[in-house]
Amino acid sequence: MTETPLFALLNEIGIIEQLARNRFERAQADGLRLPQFTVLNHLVRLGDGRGPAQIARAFEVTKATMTNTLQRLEARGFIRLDPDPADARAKRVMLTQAGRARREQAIAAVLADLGGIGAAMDVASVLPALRGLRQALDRGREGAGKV
Amino acid sequence: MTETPLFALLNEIGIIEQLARNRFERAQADGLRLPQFTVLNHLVRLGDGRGPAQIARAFEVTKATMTNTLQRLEARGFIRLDPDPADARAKRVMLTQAGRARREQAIAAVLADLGGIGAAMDVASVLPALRGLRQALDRGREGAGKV
DNA sequence: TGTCTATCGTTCGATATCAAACTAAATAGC
DNA sequence: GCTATTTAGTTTGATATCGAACGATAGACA
Repeated sequence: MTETPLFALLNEIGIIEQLARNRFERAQADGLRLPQFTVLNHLVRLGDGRGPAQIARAFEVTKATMTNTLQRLEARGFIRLDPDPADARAKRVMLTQAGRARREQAIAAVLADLGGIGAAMDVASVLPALRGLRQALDRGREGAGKV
Repeated sequence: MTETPLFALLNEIGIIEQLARNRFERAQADGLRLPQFTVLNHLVRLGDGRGPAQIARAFEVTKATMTNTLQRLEARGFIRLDPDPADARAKRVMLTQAGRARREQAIAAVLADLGGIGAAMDVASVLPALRGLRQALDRGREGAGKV
């Protein structure tokens, strides 16, 4: 019964995710990927100084995935990974000036590409339902809370 | 302006996609991945005998991606890749009995995991808006129609 | 104090995806 | 018919993601 309304919805969501990701990444000149941008954006909005594990939890991604993304951001000069003076296991993810500037540039590029789309649809009417769906998927997630 | 309603929506969609994919794949015993399942499902619903390029177009994925997925499905014995007698460049993707059975099993597994979620939300109220969003993203897509 | 457990971050191997480049075959245009 | 373009499928190299296993450190608790 993959014609179930829920499956139709999840199918639509999968395609939208794929299209939106491709549009974003094609709009970036230097190959900055969506995950790299989302981490930069996170650091600007919530502040830097947190550790990879905490950021991984925020994105519901494994620590291994975050290690990978952070290493690429560091190689590009967009973040630094400082040792945490209070915990010898931990690191502190610090945004650089270049990282902050690159995030601004990425936003400008994606707005130039997608800016007109939001106006055409009533986003506010679907967002609550999707938040409910996210929470339902999150509940009962095996290993929830563990990363 | 990443707090824009559209970006909030796309962010939510990205997280839902990730959660749903993980739930699906964890529910499968033998490591069958979501893309492999979606191709099996496509073959059951629309019939086999089409070529990789056409299937790639249906999923808005590159031919290279489809080559990869089809090779894995063939290695698992779930499809055959027959030559197309009418076109020496082309192949015909044929579903095997094992593939058909595996698709049924995958659906049973995912329904056992996610079956209760659909009932709790009003899917019909959000689906039209998302279809509109998908079409908006699809329009003006660079290289639209080319794969 | 000493041990057991939890957490932090990394590495490894697998799968998915894309773009780009390639070969082979079909089609269009002249 | 011949050539130029398009289409079918593959290969390669890059990034993202997961699970599993790992070493190192922190915290719990006896």
